[in-house]
Amino acid sequence: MGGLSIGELARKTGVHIETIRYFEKIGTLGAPGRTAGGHRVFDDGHLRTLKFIKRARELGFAPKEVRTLLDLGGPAKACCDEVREIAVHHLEDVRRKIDDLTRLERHLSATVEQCSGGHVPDCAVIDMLESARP
Amino acid sequence: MGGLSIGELARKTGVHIETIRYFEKIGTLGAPGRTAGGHRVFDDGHLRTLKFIKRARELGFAPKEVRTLLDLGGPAKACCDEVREIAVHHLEDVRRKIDDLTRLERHLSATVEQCSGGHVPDCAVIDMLESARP
DNA sequence: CGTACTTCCTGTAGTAGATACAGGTTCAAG
DNA sequence: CTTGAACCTGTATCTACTACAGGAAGTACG
Repeated sequence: MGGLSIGELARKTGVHIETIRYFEKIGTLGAPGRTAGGHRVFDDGHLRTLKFIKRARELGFAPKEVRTLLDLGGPAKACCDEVREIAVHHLEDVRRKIDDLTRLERHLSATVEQCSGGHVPDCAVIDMLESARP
Repeated sequence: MGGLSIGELARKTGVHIETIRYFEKIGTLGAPGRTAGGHRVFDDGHLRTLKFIKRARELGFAPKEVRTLLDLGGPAKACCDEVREIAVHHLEDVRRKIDDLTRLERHLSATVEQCSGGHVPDCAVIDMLESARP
């Protein structure tokens, strides 16, 4: 049924062809089937895994964490404990990042507003970056 | 007066010695003076610039953006307009990231809580990552 | 002044995580 | 059965660092 060429997989996931081959090479994505002529044939499992990888990366999981998650979620479902540890660790990271970014957002938007006033005292953005940490 | 060795500069900024030399090589940080024997001697300007770079990177500005900011904030102060553009662009990025991370935070904390319940239906974290985007 | 010890020098190589390209093969449509 | 798109492997390039080797410079102490 749904055999996918690498190009189709790339289009469906938004992941570059070269990156898909790279993921295969380093073992992040399992080796697909092949046609008689050697072209890769992916199945729905590959599609799901690749979407998983992409999503996890977008959400800020490090490549190594993604690989671990894939291993843990894989056939040998040792699962929960280790997965939970990674997730908790990542959750702490995420909270820290949200805090930092929220501070930055306030700072940046205030600064940009000043800048747009038009009179340009010097450059609020540069000043902001030069000043000590909040 | 306050001439700094590369080691002192590294200690004061928390930037690795090798990274400082790297920044010099690629032009991000201006070339410092030298002793008769060839050791680098940095001044307060270098210290300020390096702190600026570090802070901007911590705040999520991309290396290229940092270089541009340095150029714009530098001797030729074309400044504001372009700086503002970068800052606004970055602000949009930051807001998007905050949104994404907030969603993730909710999702992740709910998931982890479920997981710690003990009964382990399958693995909530993995399920979460496999599900479609929120 | 000499010796010992730390710090610094250059240059090269390695790392992760992709991304790009060269040169050739396979597939699919007309 | 030809032609053009898509795909193949393998190697090279990229960014942003980090690490190391082998040697020279700086400094503190007696």
